[in-house]
Formats: sequence, structure tokens, C-alpha cells
Amino acid sequence: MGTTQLETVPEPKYWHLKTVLSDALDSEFAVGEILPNERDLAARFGVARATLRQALEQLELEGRLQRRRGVGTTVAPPRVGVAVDPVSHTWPGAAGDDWQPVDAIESATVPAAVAGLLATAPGDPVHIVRRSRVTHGRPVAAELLYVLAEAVPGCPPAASLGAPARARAVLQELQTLELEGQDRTVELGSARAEDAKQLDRLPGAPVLVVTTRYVSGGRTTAVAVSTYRADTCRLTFGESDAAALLAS
Amino acid sequence: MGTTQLETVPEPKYWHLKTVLSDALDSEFAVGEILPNERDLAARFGVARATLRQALEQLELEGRLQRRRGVGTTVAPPRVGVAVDPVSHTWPGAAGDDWQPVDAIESATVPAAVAGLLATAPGDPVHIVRRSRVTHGRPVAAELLYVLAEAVPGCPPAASLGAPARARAVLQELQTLELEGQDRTVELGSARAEDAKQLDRLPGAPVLVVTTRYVSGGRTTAVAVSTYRADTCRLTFGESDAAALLAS
DNA sequence: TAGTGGTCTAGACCACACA
DNA sequence: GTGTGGTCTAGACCACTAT
Repeated sequence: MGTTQLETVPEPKYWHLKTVLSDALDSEFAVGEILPNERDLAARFGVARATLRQALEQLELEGRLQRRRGVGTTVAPPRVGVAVDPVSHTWPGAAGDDWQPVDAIESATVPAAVAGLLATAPGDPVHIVRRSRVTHGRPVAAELLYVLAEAVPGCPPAASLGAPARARAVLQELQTLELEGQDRTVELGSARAEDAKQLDRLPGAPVLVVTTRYVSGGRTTAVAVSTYRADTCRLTFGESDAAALLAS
Repeated sequence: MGTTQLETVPEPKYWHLKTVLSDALDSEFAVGEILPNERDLAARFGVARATLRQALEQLELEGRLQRRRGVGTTVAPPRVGVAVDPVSHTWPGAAGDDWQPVDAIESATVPAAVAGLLATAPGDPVHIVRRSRVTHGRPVAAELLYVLAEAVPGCPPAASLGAPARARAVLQELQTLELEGQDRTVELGSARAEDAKQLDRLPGAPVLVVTTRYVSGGRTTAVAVSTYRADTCRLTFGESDAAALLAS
């Protein structure tokens, strides 16, 4: 037959919906504005609520929307750029980083992946420091920092100090070591219940997991696992602070 | 009443399911193995298929599973580490990078975000080169590289060459410029239909979007937007190649 | 053709925020 | 309370892959 190749591609409804909504967000809504509720929106577009939600989920994943139970769906501000290495080649806790120590954890289990990086055997003593990062008044990241106990012999292993004080002690002790190198990986993850609470999100929310390896004395002495909110954050890596500014 | 704080937290079914499945994957399944189909799994756990799917989606997001329509759900291999900056401070297309030019696009629209970085006005001529990155025989990333036309005056603007040839010409011309600086951002996105095809995924699949800005002659002359499969990739940033090896 | 995952529906109930 | 988003169900049909 002489028919040309028609659009035989049945675009899924939620995909088309997402496009429509995305355009509407650009042209008809201001940041912070509240959208109609899901039941109304679904009715307006003539789809089931589940289908509408599939579109909203995509938009939230892309940082365009923010949904809060009991409140509603609002138009999200542009993602905030967070510098991942503001001061190059320094230990965590160095002057000028905008992380805040929260506490230290006793006798928690070290994840297998981290144990591999640290080359520790099960049972080897490791300090675990919890830190939190706040930008523009919003929590953007939660971190667990694993430090080989033998690398910071000045730190009391037992509960001779309160948890927050011990966290600070470990960070201080780190600064005295020579940092020989570091490298990083970034991957997608989902927030554990713990992190989710710290980040003011629901468990399972998408996060960017940054794993940093710190090398000193010829071996990996510390590993930081930092969990950034993927919906609100854009990680910046740059040779200058220009990167962070530019991304905001 | 003297009751202690009981676990009043009703963990969602899909969340619990995810944990159970995750443990099962660790202990009872080998990489590449095919899981029972969704209807059987749902029946086995006594939940609706949609609920089971919610758990599978999370596991796929975390890179534990791979699902293919018409085939089934298989256990995914560990994420592959891909070095984002194998050779520091070089233009794209330099010897040794494992990107392959695909073609060049004529008269396509430059996204607003990219136009902002390049500081171009609408209508300013920009070369767009499409590239593709393959690791271990699998496509891991698709890229659109935007190059200010005025920065590479030796490249023919019109269709005097075939698209692939023009792509190579632009990359070659870039190498002759002095690269004064570069910086990067990483954020979560969802695959556009185009990228999805190149990455062998469905549209909307989660991707890590790496935006690289190249500075030369005092201004941003090129911007690369690289789209990595979030399910299979772990991006590595390091001072040495050790990072890539370590992450694999 | 048979079997898989992907999409979609029309409900229901729950957890949470706010007035 | 009232209204919001979050979870869950039990179906149906579609698009794709392999045989």
C-alpha cells in the first residue's frame, strides 16, 4: 500500500502526560506554587490516578516537582549546585567544609563494600562518624565516615566521651595525618530509612551516593559514603569555585 | 498505660519485599540467573502484582536486577566503574578516550541550559556532535557535544561532508585549541527517547547526566552533556587510574 | 503462539499535615 | 475533621521476545 510510515508508536499515556505537565510547569506555574491535587488532575486529563502518578513521579525524579504527604504537590526550585570537593585534597572535617559532625557510632557493622575498600577483616576496629550537610538552610546530604581505628590511635575507642565529642575527636585527629591521595565514585541509590529521615524524605527516595576513598601511609585509611538528595541536588566538580556558582 | 513503644511503624509491603528479595539475591541467586516471572513471584509472596513490581523497580534502580520485556528478570552483575575523566584536561576526542563519534546534527535546537552555559544568543551557530561510549561491549553512555562554531572556523557549517565525517572534523579541530579549564556537574535525569534507544533502555529510564564545560580563550567554547545508564554504571573520579580499577 | 514485562483502570484504605 | 499524597488490590490489555 502507498501509506507512509504512520506514527505506529503508541506513546504511553504517562509519558505524554509528563510532557504536557512539563510544558505547563514552564509556562503557567511559578516556583513554589501548589498544583491541583492528584484526583483532580487525573480527572482533568481523563486518566486513572495511578497513571497520573506515574507522570508525577518522573517529574519529581527530574527535580521539577516536590510532593509532600498531607500537603500537596508544589513546583520545585531549580536544583542547587553542591560542590563535592570544595577544598581539594583535604581530610573530611578540615576548616571550611560545610559538613557538621552529628555523632559517632559504636560497634556498628561495616558494609561489605566499605570493608573491601578499607581492606579490613571482620572485627577490625573502625570509627564511624555520622555527618550532615546543610546548604541554603536545607539538608542535602547525610554521610557515614569510616576511619581505621589504628590510623587515629589518639582517639578513645570506648565510650569515654559522648558520641558528638568523639566524632569531633576523630575528625581532629585525621587532620594530623598526611593525605596522600583520594578518589571518588558516584552512583545512584535509594535512601535507607535512616538517611531518609535525615534528608527529610521517604525511605527509598533516589539519592546520589558519593564514595570517597582517602589514602594515607600507603593504604586506604578512611572511606566516606555520602548520600545526596537526587531530587534537589546537582553535584559539582571543578577546578575552581566557579563551578558551584555556575550551577546554581 | 505501661506499654512500651511498640513498632507502630507499619513498614510498607513493597519495602519489606525488597529487603526479602535483596537477601535472596545475595544468598540464592547467581549473576545472570533468571527469576520467576512477576505473576508467580507476586502469588508466592501473597501480594498484588503491582506491589511486587514496586519492589522490583527499586532493586532495578539500585542495579541489582535487570528486566527485559518479553524475556524476564535477571540478576544484574555489579555496576561497572567508568572513568569520567580518564585523561585530565583534554578536549573530547583526544587520543585515548573511549568515546566514538556517531554523527553531527544540523540545525538542532540548543537546550536553554546549554545555551546559558555557552552564553549564546538564539540563532548563533553551534556544532552538535553525537558520541557514544561503549565499555565491556555494552553501551554505557550517549553524549551530545555542543561546540561554538566560531571557535572551530575550519569546520564546514553546511552539509559539504557526511554527518560522521563532520563530527570527526569538529573533534579534530578542537584539539588545536588551548584548553584553559573545565568543570563538571552530575545530576539525576531520565532518558529521553533518543538516548534511551542508544542506551538500549526504555524512555524514562534513570540516567546520570554529566555536564562538562570546556573553557578556552577566556570563555566557554564547548559543553558536553553525557547521559550514563544509572542502573549499570558507577562513575569514577580520581587522580589515578586506580579509581577505575578499584570500582570494578 | 506462548510467555514475559509494560501500561492502565477503578476502586479502597492508610498515614500525615493542617486548621 | 478534612484533604493531601502513599500504598495496595484484582483485574485487563498491550508490546515485545523467543520458539
